[in-house]
Amino acid sequence: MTQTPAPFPERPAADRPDYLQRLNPEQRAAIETTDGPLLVLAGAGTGKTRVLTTRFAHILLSGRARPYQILAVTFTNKAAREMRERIGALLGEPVEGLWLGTFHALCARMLRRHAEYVGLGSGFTILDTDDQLRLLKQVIEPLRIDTKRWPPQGILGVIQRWKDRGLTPERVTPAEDCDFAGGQCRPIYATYQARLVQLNACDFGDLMLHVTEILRTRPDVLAQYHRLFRYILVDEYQDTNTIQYLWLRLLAQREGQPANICCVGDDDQSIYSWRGAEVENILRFERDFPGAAVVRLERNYRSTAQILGAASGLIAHNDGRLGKTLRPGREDASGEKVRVASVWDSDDEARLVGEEVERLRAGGHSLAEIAILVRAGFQTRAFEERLITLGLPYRVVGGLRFYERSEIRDAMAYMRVLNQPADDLAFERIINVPRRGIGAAAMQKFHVAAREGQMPLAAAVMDLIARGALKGRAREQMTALMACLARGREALPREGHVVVVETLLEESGYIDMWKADTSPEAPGRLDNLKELVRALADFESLGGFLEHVALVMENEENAGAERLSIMTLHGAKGLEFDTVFLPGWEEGVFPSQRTLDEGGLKGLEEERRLAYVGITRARHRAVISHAASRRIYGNWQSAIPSRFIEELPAEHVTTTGGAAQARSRTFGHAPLSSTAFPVMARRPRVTDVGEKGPTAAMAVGTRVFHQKFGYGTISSVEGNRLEVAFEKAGPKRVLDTFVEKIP
DNA sequence: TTATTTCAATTTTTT
DNA sequence: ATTGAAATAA
Repeated sequence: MTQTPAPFPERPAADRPDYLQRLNPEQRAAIETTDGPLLVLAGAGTGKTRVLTTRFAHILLSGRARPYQILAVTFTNKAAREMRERIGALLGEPVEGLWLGTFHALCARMLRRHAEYVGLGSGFTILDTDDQLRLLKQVIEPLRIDTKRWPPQGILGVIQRWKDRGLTPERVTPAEDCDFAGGQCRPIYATYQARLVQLNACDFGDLMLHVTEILRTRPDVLAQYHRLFRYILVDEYQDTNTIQYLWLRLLAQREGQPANICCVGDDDQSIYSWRGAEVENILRFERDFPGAAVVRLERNYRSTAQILGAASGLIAHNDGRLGKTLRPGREDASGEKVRVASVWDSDDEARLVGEEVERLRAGGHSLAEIAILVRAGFQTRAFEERLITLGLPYRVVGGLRFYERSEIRDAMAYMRVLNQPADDLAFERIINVPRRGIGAAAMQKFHVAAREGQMPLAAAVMDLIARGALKGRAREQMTALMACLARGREALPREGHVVVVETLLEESGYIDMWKADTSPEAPGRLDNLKELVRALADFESLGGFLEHVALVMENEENAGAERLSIMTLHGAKGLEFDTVFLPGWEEGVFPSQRTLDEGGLKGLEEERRLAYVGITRARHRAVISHAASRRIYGNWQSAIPSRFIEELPAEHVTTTGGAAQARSRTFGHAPLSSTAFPVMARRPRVTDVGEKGPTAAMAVGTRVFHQKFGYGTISSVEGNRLEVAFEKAGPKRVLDTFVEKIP
C-alpha cells in the first residue's frame, strides 16, 4: 500500500497562481500531480470538491489541455452542476463544450453519435422505470411465469445487475443464470433487449452498456476518444459499478501514453453496494493503474474534534479499509461531545428532537442548518407529526420528485407520442388516460394487429379504424385521439412546441380529467401540469426537453427556505449541517435487519459506513437517539440499542435518558440538569408496582411486567439484555430497564 | 370495463 | 397500519 506522500516543500507563495493559494500540502499534491494515474482518498469534509474543481482549472490554466479534452464524471446531476459552477467561478467565466456530467449523461451523448453500432437510431428514447416494467411484463407474458414467485421487478433487477456488470445477453454464461424465474432470466433478457431495439429505445443501464460495448468492439471509435480525452477526473469513485469501471478503464488506458486518470473517493463512504457499486474498484486502483500515486486528504475542516473522534472510533471497527484518519483541520475548541439519548418510543424521540430544535432556534440557530437523518423512510412520520404540532417548518428531502408524479409522466407520455409516433410504450400509457373505454381486450386486439402488420401500435390503431374493425365508443374516442395527435404534429413547426403541447393536453381531455377530479390532490396536479408547460418553454425543441427530463429528473424549487431537513442517511451524503439528529439507532433498524440477513458482515460494515457518513455530516452537534420500543408494521417491537452506540469511543460521547443509565459504560453521571431530555416521562412509576429493573436481580424465570407487552417470564439474560416470553406479545428481547419485576 | 375486495409486502436510490 | 397490486364481482 502506498504511503501518503511526504509533506511537499512549501514554495514561496508568490510563485503560485492565485487559485493554488490557501490549499494544504495534500490538496496541492492532488492538484499538481497532473500526469499519470492518481487516487485521491478524500475523507469526509476534507475539501474534495475544491480539489476536483481546482485540478480541472489547473489543467486548463497550465495549458495542458483545452476544456473539451477533459472528461469529468460525477454520479449526480447536482454534483455535475456544482462542479460546472465552481469551475466557472475559478476561471472567471462560464466554460462551453465541457465533457462534464454524470456517467449516464455523458454516455447518452456518446451513444447518440454511435447508436448505429448497436442497432439504434440516434433519436432513440430513454425509458423510465415504468416503461421498463411495462415492456418486461409484455416480454414475460407469453412465458406464463408465476409472477407471484417471480415478480417482474425482481427479473428487472436481475437484468439490471447484469447490465451493471457489463454483461450483454451474449455474455451472460449459463452458469450466471440464477434460478430466478425458473432459470429463464437469460432468454428473457435477450428478448427484452431485442424489443428495446425494435422500439428504438434503451433503458438507463443500456446507456453505459451500449457505449462500453462500442468502445470494446470498435477500435476506431475508442481511438477517437483516446485522442480526445487527455485527462479524466472521476468523483465518488467508491460508488462506481463494474460497467462504469470498465468504461473508465477503456477510456483511460491509451497505447503508449500514461493513463491520466484521477479518481477521487472515500472507501469509508461507500454505501451503495446494494445497487451495484463495487468498493473493490477503489481498493484495487493501484493494481489497475500501475505506478499510481495516492494522496490522502485527512484534514477535516468541517467538524469539531469530538465529532471526528466519535466518527473515527466507529469506522475503525471495519476491516479492509484503505486507512485514513480524519484530523481536525483547525485547532479550535474541541466542541460538544456527541450525545446519545435513550427514549421510550418514537413519539418520545420526536418530542426530544422537537424540543432540542426549538431550543436551538431560540438560541439563534438557523433551521436550514439542522437535519434529521433517518435510516429508512418510515421513520420520518413521527418527526413530521411532531414538527407540525410545534409549527416548525421542515421539508422531507427525497420524496416523490416532480418528474416522478403520475400526472407529469402522463403528460410526458403525450409529448413522447407527439414527438415519436412509434413510441409504443408512451402510447400505451396514454391510450386510456383519460378513460376512453379501452380495456385489456381492446389492448390485446391492438397488439395483435401491430404484430401482424409489423407496425407501431398507433399505426395499428389507425389501420383498424380505417378498416372499420373498431366499433362504438372506442372507435369514436380513438379517432378523436389520433386526430388530436395528428393536428399537434402538423402544427408543431408553425406554433411551437409549447403551444402545441398545451393544446394537446386540453383537446385530448387530459386536463379535463383532472378538473373533473374531486380528490384533494387534483388542484395540485393541475398546478404541476402548468409548471411542466412553463418548464417546456426553457427548451428549444420538444426532443431537447424530453432528453433533459429523461436524464435530469429534478425540479429546482424551494431551495434556501428557512426549514429544517428530514432525509435518509443515503440522501445526506455530500451535505453538511451545524446540527444533525440521528434517530433510530436500534438493532434491526440501524443496522437494518434486512441488510444483516442479506449481506452478513459485508452488510454490517456498510451500515457502519452509513453511520460514519451520518456523524460526519455534523459540523458542531450530533445527537444520536434510540428508542426502547418501536411500532413496526402495526405492532410493537422492543428494541435494543444499536451496536454502533457501544462502538463509539466513550471519551467523545455523553449519554442521557433512563435506559442508558443502566448501561455499564455509563459511569453514573446522570445529566439531571438537562431539561432538554425529559425522557422516559411515560414510564410507569415503578416503585408503585415493584422493584426497579436494574437494581433487581433479573434471573431466568423471573416474572416481569412491560409497559407495552404486558406480563411475561424471563427466558434468558445477557448482561442488561433480556429475552422475555410475554403472555400476549410472545417472545421479545428487551432491556432490563423497561421491565419491572413482579413480587 | 370498471369497482370492489382481498392480499401481501414493507431499506437505502441515481440515472 | 398502511399501501399498492392482483383477483373477483357487478
